[in-house]
Amino acid sequence: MPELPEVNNIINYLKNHEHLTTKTICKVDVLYDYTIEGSKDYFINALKNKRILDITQKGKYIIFHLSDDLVIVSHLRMEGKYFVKNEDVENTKHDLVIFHFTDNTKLVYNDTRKFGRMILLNEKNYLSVPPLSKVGPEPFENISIAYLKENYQTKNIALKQLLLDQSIISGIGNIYADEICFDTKLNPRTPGKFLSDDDLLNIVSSARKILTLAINFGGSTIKTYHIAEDKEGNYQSHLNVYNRENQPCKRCGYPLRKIFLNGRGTTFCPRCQVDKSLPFVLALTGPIASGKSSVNAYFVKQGFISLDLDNIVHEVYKDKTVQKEIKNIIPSLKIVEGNIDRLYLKQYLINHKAAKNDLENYLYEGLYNLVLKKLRKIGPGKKVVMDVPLLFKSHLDDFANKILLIQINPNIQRERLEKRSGNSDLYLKLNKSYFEQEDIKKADFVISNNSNLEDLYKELDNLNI
DNA sequence: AGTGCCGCCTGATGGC
DNA sequence: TGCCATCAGGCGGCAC
Repeated sequence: MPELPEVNNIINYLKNHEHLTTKTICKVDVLYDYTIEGSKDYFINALKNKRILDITQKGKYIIFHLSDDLVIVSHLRMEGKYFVKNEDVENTKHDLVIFHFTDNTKLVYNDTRKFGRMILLNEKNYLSVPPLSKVGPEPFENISIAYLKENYQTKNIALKQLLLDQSIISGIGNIYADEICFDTKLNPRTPGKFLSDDDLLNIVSSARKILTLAINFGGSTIKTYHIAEDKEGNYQSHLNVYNRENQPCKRCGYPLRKIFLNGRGTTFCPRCQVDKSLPFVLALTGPIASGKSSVNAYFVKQGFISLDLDNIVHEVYKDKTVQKEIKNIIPSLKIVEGNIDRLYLKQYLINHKAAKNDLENYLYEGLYNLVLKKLRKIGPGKKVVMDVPLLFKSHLDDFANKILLIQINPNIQRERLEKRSGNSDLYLKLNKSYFEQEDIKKADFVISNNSNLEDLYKELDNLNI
């Protein structure tokens, strides 16, 4: 839907190209009642013979200023559009409100999803009554650091959600919120209270910069937004993150991630957008018997806190809601003394591929949230090392500041497994998909652990992490 | 009070 | 091919 830059372009077009501010309304047709807030009859009758004097903007709202102190406050929501047409052009399917003018033209409000709303108010008080009374300053207005601190640093909710809150700063929607987070190198999940004063000032200057650029490029046309019927915006090709899931970050090359924050799709770079509520995280990954636990021990000696993923996985399985969900998928599963029969589960999943996929995704999600919770509890300023076999599949690389990948010669791996368990074939089969070749380039450091512990530690000394 | 989730609508897209 | 689920530039209201 239109955000501030798109609304700005629409208003410009209606004023300067369609010359709407020279026109007088003679009749209004309301074809979908819910579009009009308040009395539909009042809306229709009061607008007769009113002249459009000016069109202005507040955040994402369009304000038509009319003669006799009337104003129409209009919000396009997701799909609203205004077109000016000649009277002889027939209405189309989603034309909801038609303003007929005395010069044989009409302003058509078209809205496929019917979310848009408009209300007729008075020039004298329209800013002090809803909906505009609840709308905060645009990024371009004077915003004091005290105002930002009060509205961001006292909140435990995600930066992304704060940026979308129109009562704090208006005009920023889902596209530009993601772009601002990228530009300021802040993870959209960061709770407001972890943002520094500098972060807050950066957010405002970044918002000004990005929205100005977007205005100058005519806004972003992703699907349906058009300045006019045959005129698209051009900023979409300049977007750094929005609509670029899995594509390489333009700053560091790491594949961009898409998650959902409060029900809104959110795309960001997990490596160069820092979550300030979290400690520095070094993630270790590599195949079975590659020596991850030795490397883990090395970093614990260096003062890192070790996050034991095995334990956390057990915790996920012990969670009552998780168990309930698993039991929904597999009713025959037994839960003994609060513990899931994981051997039965494993065997069941070998024969039920679809269930395996669903369950894995569900468990990864649980693991992801629990790890986030644990890292938040440790908090910023600390250093954490975590050994994650399925780092990329579980998306736990979202939390990693640095990734250390350990490689091993397959023959030596087999030897070590034989010594450990006496059955290397089974383990190799079970752990086949720990990571893909293409994941190697996601790592910051790659080491080979084909020799002894002394050589391994020497190699780690040289990394200077 | 602060937060999370659902409903409002239609159409495009992708998986089976 | 169709059928079904999911997703989309937003926001208000409701329940805890």
